[in-house]
Amino acid sequence: MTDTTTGVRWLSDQEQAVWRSYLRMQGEIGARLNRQLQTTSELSLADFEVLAVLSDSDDGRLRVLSLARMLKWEKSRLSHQLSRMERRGLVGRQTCPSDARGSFAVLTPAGRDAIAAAAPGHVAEVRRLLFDVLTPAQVKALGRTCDAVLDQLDESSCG
Amino acid sequence: MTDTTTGVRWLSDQEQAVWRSYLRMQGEIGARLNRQLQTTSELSLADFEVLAVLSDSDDGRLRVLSLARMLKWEKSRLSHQLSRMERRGLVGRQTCPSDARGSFAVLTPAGRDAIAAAAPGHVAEVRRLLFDVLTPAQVKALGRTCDAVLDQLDESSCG
DNA sequence: TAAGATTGAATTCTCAATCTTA
DNA sequence: TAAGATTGAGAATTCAATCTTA
Repeated sequence: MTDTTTGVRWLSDQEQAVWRSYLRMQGEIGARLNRQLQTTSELSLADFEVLAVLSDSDDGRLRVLSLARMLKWEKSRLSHQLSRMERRGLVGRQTCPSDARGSFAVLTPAGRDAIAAAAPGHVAEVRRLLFDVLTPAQVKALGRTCDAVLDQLDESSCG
Repeated sequence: MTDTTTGVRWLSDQEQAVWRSYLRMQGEIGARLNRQLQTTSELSLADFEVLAVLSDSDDGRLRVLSLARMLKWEKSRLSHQLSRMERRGLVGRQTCPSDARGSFAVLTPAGRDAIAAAAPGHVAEVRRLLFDVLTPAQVKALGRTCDAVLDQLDESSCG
């Protein structure tokens, strides 16, 4: 397990198999959800994620930075994404009155319509690909696994 | 759970939470592994995955199509990726003697060196982000979860 | 000087079209 | 006509640089 000359703890066969399965699964789920969304609506998975978080906020409005943190996206990625979505009329931008450096991303009526229209098909696909395949216990375990990984990530970045 | 007017089986709160955690985890793991690789070697995660699969094959050589299937990548993505890697001297291409339509992707000595040099740091990062955070039972469960999802994916496409 | 955010250039990924051989 | 693979155009993502206000 540990290479005595290099000091590297290589992955066991089982870990390697799990890692490869994870990489494939992860790539395929993303690709399928993107395709499903793009063929049945005008949204990408990235569009959908942004709209979903905004929809969940009280007034469909969120500071760009907190949106970025919720999505765990780099700020430049989000900024480009918002520009593209703004061009398509899905979101708007507002300057922040209390801090003129900041800005809000705002859901437009068209953005609300778009996610409402896309949501049923998207949810069905998420179910089909993931939740319908797993037992409740597996779902619970997956959630705990993801949260454990995310906690570790937070520690190692924000301290 | 089921919306009686639309017939959509929405996600439960728990499922929704799991799904969001999964999306964040998945995005962050990919981003971190990419950054780690690119700062300590000249490879991206995509480069690494291609080199890893080729390294595992008997003679460092694989038909492009089977490589695509193992990675679960679209063939055009792989083709572009191989072109870029070929330009950098990491892989070569050979025409297939038995079927002139096909071609092989071949690991070059430079490709072998590159993955050998990058592997220890990459493995350490995979461990740090994922395996060291999880119990053996969680790792096992994650593997079964990924495999269950992948089986379903195979059925719904090739089946 | 740092924080919040945007921009531009370079890279990567996807879709559709194409090319060659079976 | 289909299978294996490549190509080009357009869209998305990243990194570094920039801009504005705190």
